[in-house]
Amino acid sequence: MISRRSNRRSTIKDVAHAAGVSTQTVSRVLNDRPDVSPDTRQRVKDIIDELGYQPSKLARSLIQQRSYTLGVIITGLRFVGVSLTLNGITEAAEAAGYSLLLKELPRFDLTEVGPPLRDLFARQVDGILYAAPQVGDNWQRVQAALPVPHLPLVFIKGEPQPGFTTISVDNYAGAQLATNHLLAAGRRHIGHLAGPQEWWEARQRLAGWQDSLQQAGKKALPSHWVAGNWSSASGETAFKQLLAQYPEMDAVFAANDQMALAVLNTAQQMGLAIPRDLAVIGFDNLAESAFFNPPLTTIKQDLHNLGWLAVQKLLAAIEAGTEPRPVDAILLQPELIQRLTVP
Amino acid sequence: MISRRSNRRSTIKDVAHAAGVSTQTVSRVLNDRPDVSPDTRQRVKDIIDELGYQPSKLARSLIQQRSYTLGVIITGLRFVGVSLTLNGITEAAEAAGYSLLLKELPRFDLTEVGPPLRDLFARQVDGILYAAPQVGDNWQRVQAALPVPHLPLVFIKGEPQPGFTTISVDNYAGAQLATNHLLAAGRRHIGHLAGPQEWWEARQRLAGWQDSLQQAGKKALPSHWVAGNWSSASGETAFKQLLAQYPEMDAVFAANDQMALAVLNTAQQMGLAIPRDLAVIGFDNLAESAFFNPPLTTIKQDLHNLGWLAVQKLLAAIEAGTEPRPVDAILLQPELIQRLTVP
DNA sequence: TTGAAAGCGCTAACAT
DNA sequence: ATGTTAGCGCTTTCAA
Repeated sequence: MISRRSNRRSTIKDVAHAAGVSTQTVSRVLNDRPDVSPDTRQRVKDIIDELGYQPSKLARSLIQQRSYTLGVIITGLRFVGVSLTLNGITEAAEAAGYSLLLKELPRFDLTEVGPPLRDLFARQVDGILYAAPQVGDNWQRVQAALPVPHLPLVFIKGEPQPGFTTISVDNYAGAQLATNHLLAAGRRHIGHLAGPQEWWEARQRLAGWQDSLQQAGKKALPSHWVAGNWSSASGETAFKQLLAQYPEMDAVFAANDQMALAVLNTAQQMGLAIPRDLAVIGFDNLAESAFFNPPLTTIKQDLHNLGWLAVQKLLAAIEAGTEPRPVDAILLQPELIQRLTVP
Repeated sequence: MISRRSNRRSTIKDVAHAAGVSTQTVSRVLNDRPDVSPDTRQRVKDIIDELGYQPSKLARSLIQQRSYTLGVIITGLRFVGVSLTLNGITEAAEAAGYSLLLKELPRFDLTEVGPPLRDLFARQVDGILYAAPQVGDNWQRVQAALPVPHLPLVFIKGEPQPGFTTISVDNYAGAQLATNHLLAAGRRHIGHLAGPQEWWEARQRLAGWQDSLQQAGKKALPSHWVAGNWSSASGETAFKQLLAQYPEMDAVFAANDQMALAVLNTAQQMGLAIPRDLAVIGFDNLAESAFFNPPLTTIKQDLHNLGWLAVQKLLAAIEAGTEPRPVDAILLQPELIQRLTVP
């Protein structure tokens, strides 16, 4: 009897030899081609099971010049939002029969995008999802570093780019949703706890807040907003500074839920009642935000769907091959979730 | 002049031809072999730059039977803890020059572990990190489904397995830390909001709570604990039930911070003062827990380090080759973080 | 110091 | 219905 599952992995030759056929015939069985006689097919299949044979996708990728692998470049996995997007990506890729090669950049502001990009290319991924948010000019650098001009690539979370599909949440509209809601609740002094301004998303949210105020005939002075770095810890510091330079403030729009959490905590510690003295609204709608104290009113963005859609778009670009590639600029609409931090 | 960066990716042959040498010589340059004359080397390097040539790692992996790729099987990316571990994994793998092939299982209780495992094997990963926690008999199924008996594999977050390296946080010790702290604070009726009991981790935490109580001469009755599913939403339901069946309860040890957050929220909504009427302690130490209201006392586990260490162990197993493989059962010690939910 | 030949594991194109 | 030949892009082995 043939030793089932030896230490060396078995190859198509082993199977062919054991079945007394050519490797070509084994290949035909593997790929479910019609032109194999029923009993040969069965005999080959039996041998395959017996040997525990798994065809090498490496070899197949090499000859077909198609790896059924997508590269994902991401950063900030320790933040919840990012992993939600990744979750949507894995789900969609899996469903389409693609595997994922994952690269996490060590820092948000990393300008050295060349190495991870080249490594993905060297491993012959069929396409790339650039899910590291647009910070500074990093997206331009990516485009400059592309080893082949028309490698299928989708950018996630940033502004439209000529020649590439981009997909983002409409941060500007979300910020307007938030600000208008505060305005409608009768608040007159609405401050903004912004994200780091090198981030496109953070700048969009700031702009939405500013424009909403201006459209309501109110001023959005530089002293009415302070930037944090998305973390709760930075939110605490920034909020204290904001309150100091804008004492009449009666509402805060925080650029994410983590910073909003810090506002809740810090304000209450200072004796401010929420929402009576200070209304608060966040951005993200984390699963936990409904359990904050009080439950947080926020802007919901569907990050999971963002990742899922990005994969669909990338696959479409891959299928298109050398045809003029479909380019798109998708903007997902966020949604207001009303809870108790706004009266 | 040679067209820099054409649409087709250039190969070693293109370089060889353009440089007027054999592919062998190009290969030697690529691998920094000494036996190439300085000016040949320079000429080849120039051509490589000019063509934007990137050697195919697919082809190299095929011939070397070594892909410098690790497979990662994970689940529950939408929970914070998991992505922290993944963060540690990407960091360590990147530093060691390995790439990561990521598979997320659709459900925790998935019994069908064969397909993802086989796919990783088919892509010739050098080793596998099984980071989907031990639920039911899933780890046994993994071992049974291994296509090759001695594929290097490290299990993350579960109990020691003969023949494999495992690495986990000491959940039992952590639960004792929590319970003893509550006991030391003078609480006499300590309930437990447990995790789902199919999870090894959840059972360990339950056992630690039980044993601590018994060692203190107290009873841990079945009515003194209720299981949730790790989410805040489940925590709310479970806490209400727990309070109903254990009304004299004056302290809760929650199996994770998300459920602890729900306890904070629900209890205060019911008019209970924390920690006066009810002391609360969590497990995880999320970055946000310090900003809960009140700030949460909890047991800190270093999930990032867990992932990082798992990679080191896996690489050691890979390096060992056919030598008797080093097997280890690592248990990381958690730590008590004192904040305000325990007096 | 360089090159020619062989082959990693598979499939495409052509035979028969 | 099956086999033969060639080749994907690279490295190994051997020869010069």
